[in-house]
Amino acid sequence: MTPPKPSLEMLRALTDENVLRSLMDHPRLTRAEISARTGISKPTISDSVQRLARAGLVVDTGERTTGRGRAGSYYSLAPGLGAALVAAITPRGVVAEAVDALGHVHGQVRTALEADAGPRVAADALTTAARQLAGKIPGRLRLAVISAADPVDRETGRLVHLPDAPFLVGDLDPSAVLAGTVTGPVLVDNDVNWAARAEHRAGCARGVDDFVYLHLGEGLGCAVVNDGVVRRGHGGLAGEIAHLCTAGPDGRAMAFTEVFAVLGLRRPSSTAIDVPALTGLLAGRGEQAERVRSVLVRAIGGVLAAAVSLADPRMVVIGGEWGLCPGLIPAVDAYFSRTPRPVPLTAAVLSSPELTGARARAVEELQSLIVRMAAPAPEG
Amino acid sequence: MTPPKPSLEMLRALTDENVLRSLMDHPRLTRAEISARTGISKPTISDSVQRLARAGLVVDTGERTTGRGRAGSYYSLAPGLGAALVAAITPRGVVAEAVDALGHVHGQVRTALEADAGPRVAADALTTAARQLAGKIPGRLRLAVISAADPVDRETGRLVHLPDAPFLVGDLDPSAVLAGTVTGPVLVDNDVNWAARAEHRAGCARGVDDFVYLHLGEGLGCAVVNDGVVRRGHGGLAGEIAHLCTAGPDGRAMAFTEVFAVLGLRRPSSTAIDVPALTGLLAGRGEQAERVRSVLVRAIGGVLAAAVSLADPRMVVIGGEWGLCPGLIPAVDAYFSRTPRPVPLTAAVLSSPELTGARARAVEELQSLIVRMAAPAPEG
DNA sequence: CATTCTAGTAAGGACTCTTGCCCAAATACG
DNA sequence: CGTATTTGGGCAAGAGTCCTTACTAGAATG
Repeated sequence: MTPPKPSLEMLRALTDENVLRSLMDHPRLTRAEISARTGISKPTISDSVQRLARAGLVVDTGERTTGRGRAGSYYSLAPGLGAALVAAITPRGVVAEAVDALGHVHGQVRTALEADAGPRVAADALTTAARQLAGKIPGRLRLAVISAADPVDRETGRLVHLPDAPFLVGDLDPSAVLAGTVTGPVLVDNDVNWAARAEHRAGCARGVDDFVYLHLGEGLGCAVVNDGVVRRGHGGLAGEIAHLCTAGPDGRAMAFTEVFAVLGLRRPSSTAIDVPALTGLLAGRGEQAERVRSVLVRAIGGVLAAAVSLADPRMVVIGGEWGLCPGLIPAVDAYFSRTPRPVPLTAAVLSSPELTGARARAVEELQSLIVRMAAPAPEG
Repeated sequence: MTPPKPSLEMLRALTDENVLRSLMDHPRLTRAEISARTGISKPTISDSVQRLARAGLVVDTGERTTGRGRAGSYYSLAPGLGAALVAAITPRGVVAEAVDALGHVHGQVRTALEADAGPRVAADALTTAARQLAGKIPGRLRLAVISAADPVDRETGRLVHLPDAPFLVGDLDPSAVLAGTVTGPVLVDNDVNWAARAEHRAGCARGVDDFVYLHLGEGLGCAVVNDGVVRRGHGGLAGEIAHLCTAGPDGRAMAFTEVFAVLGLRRPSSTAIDVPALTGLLAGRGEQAERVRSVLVRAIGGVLAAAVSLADPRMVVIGGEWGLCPGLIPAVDAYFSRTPRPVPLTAAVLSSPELTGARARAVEELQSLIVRMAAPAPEG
């Protein structure tokens, strides 16, 4: 609506951004290389590098080009610009890393958690890991990107408990937990959403800007990617499909999660799905197994019908502990391809996609933070 | 990822854009007013106005300021910059307008169509209306924005027929139909999507960036607004909910459109809903009416459960011929507020929202087209 | 050692935006 | 009616950014 006000300062900031982004794509470059890469003239690049070096964002590495011609100085991003914390929290444990603006991982800490250890223990594991990582890197932890195996409130970043859905990690506020260790923003999202982003970047949905990722594990979730971005909805609860109305046994309409309750596939006195029992059934051969399979296929079909109706994806990606059980995807595909609006189904291909997705975002976020550091504060 | 290359030309283009946008918000302004409004200095504005006047985009109106001080010259957008065609096509008729870059409507043409007139007749009505409007405006019709009462293919802009869903207007390719009369792009979308955009701009969902608009009329449709934008999905068919799996009579799972077939509420030998019969039943008092109402409420509830699960809206807007029947929304609300994830329901408030929505988009698009005319072609 | 090739620098020019000042023109007021 | 006030507009000077061209420095090649 209102275009930005033109100013010479803006041009300079743009030049600096070009230089910084080049050095984020390539760890070390001479000024001539930056010039060639950006299309900006050599003198202008020299100016910018000088400015950025004075500001401490860029350093002369001391290395020189070899080969014909005069030796050029390699520049790179200053070490000490800091790193981002990436962490994935599940009821089984916490995995944490530190990544720098180049995308290099500087260390990984894995902490296993006992079953039903609870959110306090998870929080402690997270802070400990963050402190350890903070010691390993030259600068500070400037931001954190967290993947959690529970629904996440979009405003606050807290994990939330939805009725009749499992609360796997439990009541946790990563932003508060990390307040002392991480200086900047803490971004939190659902593991399924991160997984979908990872598959979109480099997995089976690469370049597909509209797809749906269905996660079938202890919890039931899905990510909706529309116009290339995971859509989280007002509260961040888009894709929480436990209560989606679908077809249960005998063609009765019921909530998705209900189907598992009726089939006796929930963990005792819990709303989480009994994955071992379910995989056992999916592998079984008896009449009973056959019946359960067909009920599940129809129930999943109902969920997919909803996803197709509301999101019109180009494809559906299926992941999760039991979603990848052999035979399940073909069975669902066979059923779904006979419905009025079939859509291709694919199996998720990445391992630990939630960490991959969160890591990519952490790098992006850290990079844009550094770019903003170069520009003087936009008035105040 | 790759920031734009800085250049002085870019600054100038930005200044010009500031000037043009100012004159799009306010029909006439002096250079001093533009300067004050944009925060750009007077000499710079004078330069830009001179440039734009030479290019024929801006003209001195000849009017002068009155009041204290020296009289200033009022400038405005040049007439003859052209207009955009806005049209809404339904099986009942075609409504077409021409709007200019200031949002002024330059004429309206309404053509009634006989029932089942078919797409050829609608196409003729559209071209005739476009030709008439083209004669009434100073410049050319530079683009068109079309609302159609059928699903629209996102790639081609053609109306498409989905299985078991009514095809109200019928096979029509607005882009081809208008090729002779409109010089620029032809944007086509579903009437429900345009209505949702209108309610988002200025209706009951103003400022709500995540909501779902449920249209209950002859056809069943819905629009999903996420992060402030209507999400159309890969093929433009997001929101086509005829086959969404929901609860029918006796709690049986079935497609949404099936429910109406079972209840005998479809028009004879058609997949369109019999709206008169339905409104009659909704107003009725007998036991039969009661039963139908409760079935409908549950069926709609199932659809809303899907929308809430997948899109997490802040609110649900209900519109359409029978969606606004007295008593329906409260009944659905009473049912839905007892489900695990209730969301506020509201009635749509705008009249002919599809035209309003399309008009707003036409103005935006025409404005950005004019802005692009000011900038020299980005290399070629 | 001369040649060739490349990185970096210096000078000059073109362009844009801003500040400050002055002028022109119209109203307000004595 | 004449003067003060107020506002739009134009001009000049200055600072800043980027680009082109030409030149220098330095390293490998022959």
